[in-house]
Amino acid sequence: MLTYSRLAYQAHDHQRCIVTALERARVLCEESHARLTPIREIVLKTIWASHQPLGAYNIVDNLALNLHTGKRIKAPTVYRAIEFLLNLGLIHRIASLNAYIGRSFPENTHNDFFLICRICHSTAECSTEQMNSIILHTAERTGFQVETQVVEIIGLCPKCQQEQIL
Amino acid sequence: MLTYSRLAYQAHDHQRCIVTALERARVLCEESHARLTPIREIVLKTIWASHQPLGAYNIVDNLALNLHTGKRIKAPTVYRAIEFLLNLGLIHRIASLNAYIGRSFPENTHNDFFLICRICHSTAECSTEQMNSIILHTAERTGFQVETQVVEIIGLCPKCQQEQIL
DNA sequence: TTATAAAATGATATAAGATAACATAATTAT
DNA sequence: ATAATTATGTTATCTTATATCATTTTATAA
Repeated sequence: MLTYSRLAYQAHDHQRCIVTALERARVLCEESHARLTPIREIVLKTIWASHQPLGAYNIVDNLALNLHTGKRIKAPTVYRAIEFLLNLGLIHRIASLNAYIGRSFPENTHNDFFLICRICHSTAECSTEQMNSIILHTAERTGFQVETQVVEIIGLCPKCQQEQIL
Repeated sequence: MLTYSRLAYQAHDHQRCIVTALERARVLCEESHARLTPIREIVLKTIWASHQPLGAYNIVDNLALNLHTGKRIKAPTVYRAIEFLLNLGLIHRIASLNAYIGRSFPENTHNDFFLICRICHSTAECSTEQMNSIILHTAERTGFQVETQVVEIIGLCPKCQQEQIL
C-alpha cells in the first residue's frame, strides 16, 4: 500500500498542513517530554511554510525577515533547532539538496522516501511497505543490518513536465 | 535478481578491482570520445583505492602525498575531475557523506544503490531490478517522472555488527 | 523559595565542502 | 601553422555545518 502526502504539486490547503503539523509536533513533544521552545516551533513552522526543502541559511534569513525583533537568530541556533526536530522525526534532511522539509509521518520512523523535482525542487513524501521490505531483504542477503535509509528520487513533477513540453 | 559487487567487508583482491575499473574506464572513454587525462585517471584510481567513499579534500590531500611532484593539485581541479567521472558513471556521489566512490557498473546508468556502514563507512554497491521497478511504479502513480535516484541504506556491515556484540 | 543543576540560546570563530572567474596550457580541428 | 576547443592552474569566495565558551532560561531539589 502506498501512502503519500504533501504532493506539493497537487492543489491543497497548505495552511491546513502547517496547522496540523504544528499541532502534531506539540502532542509529540508533550508525549516525549521534549520542549518545543518558541525557536524550535518557529523553525518548524518556517520549514513547513515551504513546499521546497529549505536550507539552514534560508531559515536564518527567513527568521530575520519574519521576526523583526531586532535580534537575529544565528546559524548555530537554527542548526540546534534542526537537530532537535530531526531527532523527533518532525523534519527530514534531504541529503542531495542540503535542505530540510517537514515530515508528515513522524511516527513512521525514517522509512519514507521523497520525490524531488529537479527543476522546482518541490518535494513529496511517500511511504510504501513494499519499498521497505525490498530494502530490508536485499540488505539482509549481503549480511547488512539496515538502520535508516536515504531514498531520494529525482526527476520531474507533473507541473514541470508540462512546462518542459511547451 | 540481485547484483552486487564491492562488498567491501568481504575478502577480495581489491588490487584487481582497481585494475579492472581503470581498464573499463579507458574503454568507456575511448568509446565515448572522452579524454581520460592523467589527472582524471589518478583521481579515479585514488577513489578506487579506498573502500570507503572519499571526500574531495581527501582526494586533494591524497594526491599531494602520492604525487610528490612539487606542485599541488587544488580543489577546483579535483572537482572538475570528479564531475567528469560522475558524468561517465565511473564514480558515484554519496550524498549523505559528501563523498565519492567508484562504480562497478558504469553501464547501469544510475540505477544502483548503496549499503553504507554507519561506523566504518565501508560501502557496497548493489543493483536490483525489483527495486528499480518499485521506484518507477510508485513515482508514476503520483505522476512523477523519475530521472535519477539517490538510494543510500545506512546501517551496520557484518564486521561492525560483530564488534558491536563483543 | 531560593540554591543548584540541567537545558537552551547567544556570540564568535572556523572547519569543511563546493564553485566562480579569469589566466594559462595542452589538444584537436582547420 | 593557426584557430578553436578543451583542460588545467590560481585565487578568491560562497555555502553548509560545527566547535567553543559565555549567558540565559527552565526544571529540580533542599
